[in-house]
Amino acid sequence: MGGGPRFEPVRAVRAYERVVEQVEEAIEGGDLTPGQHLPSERELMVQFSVSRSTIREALRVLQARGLVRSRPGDPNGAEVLPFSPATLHKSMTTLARVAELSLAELVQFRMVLDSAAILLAARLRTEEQLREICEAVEALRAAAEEDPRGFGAADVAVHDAVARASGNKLIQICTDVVRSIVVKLVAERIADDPDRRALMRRSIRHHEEVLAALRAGDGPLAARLLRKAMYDYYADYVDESERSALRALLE
Amino acid sequence: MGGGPRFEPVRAVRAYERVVEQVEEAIEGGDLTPGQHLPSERELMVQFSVSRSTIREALRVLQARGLVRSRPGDPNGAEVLPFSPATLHKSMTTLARVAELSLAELVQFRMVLDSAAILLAARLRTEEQLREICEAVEALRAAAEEDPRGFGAADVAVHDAVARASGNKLIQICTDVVRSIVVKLVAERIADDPDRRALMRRSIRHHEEVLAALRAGDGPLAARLLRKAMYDYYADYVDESERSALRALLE
DNA sequence: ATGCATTTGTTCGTATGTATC
DNA sequence: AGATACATACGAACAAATGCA
Repeated sequence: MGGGPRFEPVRAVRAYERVVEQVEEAIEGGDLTPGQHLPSERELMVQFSVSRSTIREALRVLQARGLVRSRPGDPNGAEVLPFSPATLHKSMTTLARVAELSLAELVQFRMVLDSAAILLAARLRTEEQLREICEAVEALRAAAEEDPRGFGAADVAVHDAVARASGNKLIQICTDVVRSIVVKLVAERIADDPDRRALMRRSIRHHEEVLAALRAGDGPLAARLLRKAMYDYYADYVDESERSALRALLE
Repeated sequence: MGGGPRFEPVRAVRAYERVVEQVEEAIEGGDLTPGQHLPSERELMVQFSVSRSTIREALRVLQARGLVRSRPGDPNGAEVLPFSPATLHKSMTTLARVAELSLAELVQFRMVLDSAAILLAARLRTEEQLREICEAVEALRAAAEEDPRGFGAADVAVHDAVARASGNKLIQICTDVVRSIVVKLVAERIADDPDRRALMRRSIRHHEEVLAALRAGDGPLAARLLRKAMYDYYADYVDESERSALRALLE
């Protein structure tokens, strides 16, 4: 074994990828901030000394990753976008389809993340955040009586307020992404439920119980109640064989 | 307000996007399964009646989403890939950078997901899975004594075995993604630690305690021990101001 | 409000290196 | 080893869209 230089295997890297890498580094490194614009495609092909097709392929990839957006005719060039969980949402949605995630797995994930959020909220919330949550629950109650169509949106608002109060952006984003996937999956079935008003009433009661525990500062209780509420809400739509996995979180 | 037709706002949709959509539907709908190949670019430009560049931009987007891969000269055309969490990993990594996720938030997320995984594993594991976990812990112990460089990989193997035993693919994937991000963030700092062997010994002890609780079927205890262990492992690398958020999970 | 110059979206043609039969 | 078909990359061109004077 000679002590010569250790060569690493090289992979052929496409021209457009090197363009993507450089732009990506500039954005993640803060040299390009949201709202700023990249040079025009023709300018970029000079700077990178590649053809326009290569530049365009690179821009498509950057766009698919949610980092930039280009509009036809814009003399300013592609715009650097502020972060949005859109690509995370997209990849998790395809994950749900392609990896064949069951509804049970998604609901279970929600039970884990949302109960963690409320546990943290119970312990770390500010007064301001508590007020926001209370108002959201109040709006939920109003929606149930006056505007049943807005019930879903009001419910989202409650959970989002709780997630924000958890103080963890990653939890907030992931709860949001998974919730929207779950909601989409069961939307029709819930809309078809003949006893929708009863479902809403029970949901309101559950929210109020959880809120009471949250105000009392009893995080574990709030988390347990939330998991139970979520189980009751979704159990009917989950295959019997998978319900036991959900019940494993109810202790 | 006339009751006329409700028009929806239209957005100009690019040609390459329509190509992407159709291919995406074919894959998610199961018409194209992993291992199969798309027609060649020249064939695709006939089928979609668009130019070569448009096809190529569409393929770049599909590649960025991890759905296909194309190699130069491949007579079979682009290959449809089996699902991999690579794109989820990518988007979460950029999320961590661009959304400025702190190490504390990432570690907190791990504490939530990994403790949920072990709670579920304690209740739903099969004998086979328990054996795999035990073997992984055994390998960890061996690595600590014989091959310290392999300690990290052995640790990953333990956590992955637990995540698999949870029975939830989404939990498994997300723990994997977030773990690799966290590990990358603290890798240098841990490698520089003068007392690495002591860290490993403590880690081993923690793993054994958690494993004991797991064998005893005490999920909540195992979860609590795991959170504590993870806190002890990472607390030093987290800003003092954010440690309280982590402690909120220790009850 | 109207052109005008510039940019993107898209097309077509061509050259080159590569993988498979 | 050669032929064939392929992906990669380049360059020129036109239409539609945009921003600005």
